[in-house]
Amino acid sequence: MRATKRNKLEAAGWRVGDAADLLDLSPEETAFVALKLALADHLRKIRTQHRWTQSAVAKRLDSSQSRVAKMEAADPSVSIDLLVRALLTLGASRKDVGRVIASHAA
Amino acid sequence: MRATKRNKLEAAGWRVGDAADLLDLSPEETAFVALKLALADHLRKIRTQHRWTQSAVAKRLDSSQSRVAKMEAADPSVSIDLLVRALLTLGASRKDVGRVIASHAA
DNA sequence: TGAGCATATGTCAGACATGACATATCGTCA
DNA sequence: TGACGATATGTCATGTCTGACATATGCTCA
Repeated sequence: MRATKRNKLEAAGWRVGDAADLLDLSPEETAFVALKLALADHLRKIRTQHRWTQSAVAKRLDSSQSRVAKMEAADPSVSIDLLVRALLTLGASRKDVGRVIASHAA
Repeated sequence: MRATKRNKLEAAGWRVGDAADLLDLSPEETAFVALKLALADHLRKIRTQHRWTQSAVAKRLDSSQSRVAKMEAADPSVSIDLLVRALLTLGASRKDVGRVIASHAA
């Protein structure tokens, strides 16, 4: 996906379910964004279930609070690599990651 | 994973199933490498099933033959983002990607 | 053997991701 | 209301990824 399009997404304050409807995303781009959001949502889910703060998670990941916030927001500056590493570090299995990606969560 | 460790992996000519046994990988690192290899293997599978050359795939991906070769080899210079984008562009669905990641292929 | 195509490997400039910091916004409790 | 903890947003230097190129290796067929 080109940065210009990702920025358009950001500007629109998009959420899953309306991005593809409102913007000119190709099927691959739509799938890519959905996949990234699924990982981001799961990361937040794991964190909140454990009642951890973003700062606490940042410490575990050797990262910063601001980056954790961006991970959970599926910010364009966050790679899938980073999200996957984060999930694995927080205890998710490869199978968990696969399930999260394949699932059709909103 | 640190670059030094990834380079060690490369140097050893590793394959799934023996990396963690021979090298000092943490569980997360092992899962991460396995996940990446699963994607890389699937990419090659899709390509060969269609009887496409790496150059033909490169054209579809707006990339180069050498990078496609590196993708299929799960080279350290290849990100999961790139692999996922490639699979989606070649027609795989988000669900396919999730299944590939979750599956326990050798 | 050697020509020809496919794949692998090494390298690099430019593009992009990362952690960190500063600062803004939100929520809640006194 | 204001103070405080948590989360969000903007920016930047440094490091990593990317496509491209050159070149090497592998494979098949005549």
